[in-house]
Amino acid sequence: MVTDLDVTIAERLAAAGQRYTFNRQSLVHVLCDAGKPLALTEVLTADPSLAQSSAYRNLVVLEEAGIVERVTATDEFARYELAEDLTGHHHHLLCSGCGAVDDFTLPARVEQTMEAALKTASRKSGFQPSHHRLDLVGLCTNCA
Amino acid sequence: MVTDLDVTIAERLAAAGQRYTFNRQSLVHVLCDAGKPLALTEVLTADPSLAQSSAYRNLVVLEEAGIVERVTATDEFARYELAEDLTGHHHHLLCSGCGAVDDFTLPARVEQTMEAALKTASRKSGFQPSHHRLDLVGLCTNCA
DNA sequence: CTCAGTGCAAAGGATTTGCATGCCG
DNA sequence: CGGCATGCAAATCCTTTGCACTGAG
Repeated sequence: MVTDLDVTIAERLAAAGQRYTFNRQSLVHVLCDAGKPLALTEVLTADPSLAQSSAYRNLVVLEEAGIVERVTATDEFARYELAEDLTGHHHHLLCSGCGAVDDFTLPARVEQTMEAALKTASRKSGFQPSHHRLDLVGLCTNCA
Repeated sequence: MVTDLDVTIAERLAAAGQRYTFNRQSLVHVLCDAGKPLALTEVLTADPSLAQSSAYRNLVVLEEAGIVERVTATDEFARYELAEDLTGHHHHLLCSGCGAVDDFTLPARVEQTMEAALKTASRKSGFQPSHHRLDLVGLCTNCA
């Protein structure tokens, strides 16, 4: 199935001089269906027809085209999800028990307060902020 | 030199059934002097008498005793710093250029607003929060 | 026909572990 | 003395890369 999302992504890849191949579509669909960041093993389990090395390579391409983002959790695995400008700004629940990651959002008002405070705080140190990363660490329902 | 910090740490290790050996003291002092999270290679550079494998092992011991925390940045290296209850609650500036990490703090009022919002947001999903992790991603003065 | 994409297998690199030795309690 | 700590070297495991092959344009 080809959705609006696929069209947007195809355009973005084209702009980066890349094609939206079948494997890349598979990756995007797996990530889209998951609705949360997935480790590579989870991606491969969701679609066993994908080859490990090609999946890694394509995720790099998709990341460089601004379509997926690599997220770092509490364990050693890199995880991938669709970029925020495709899914909306959100945050992560990190389970310190099993390493699982899930998404959640905050009220816009809180985001604004935080943004303002962050800007003020970073200005002092000469740091040039591009975005923030707010995660909640704890135990998921399985591990609690 | 033995400080109040060392005494606190010695007690905490003893409570965990561990000794505060010379190597562990070296690790703590390196992390304390740095004032920001260090990758293992940086630790070893700061004190070349430390052996790599022992440093890793001791960092695990110190982490389990609640004395150091493992920090995950934008690159692939694990970084270590003294636990927040020894140094105070703070956040991290993550440089997306070179991977460097530095500390910064936010006004207490902002922290409270955020804490409240996070508690509300996580309650919905049955997630059991223990603490939050707020990082600012951008470019450090060297990479800008 | 050309060149990017693919998949297998091998390499790379941070971290972990096995094992013999040394040292504290 | 007994057992944990140490450090060297080898093993692990996620990730990346080399290379030959396939398929799209």
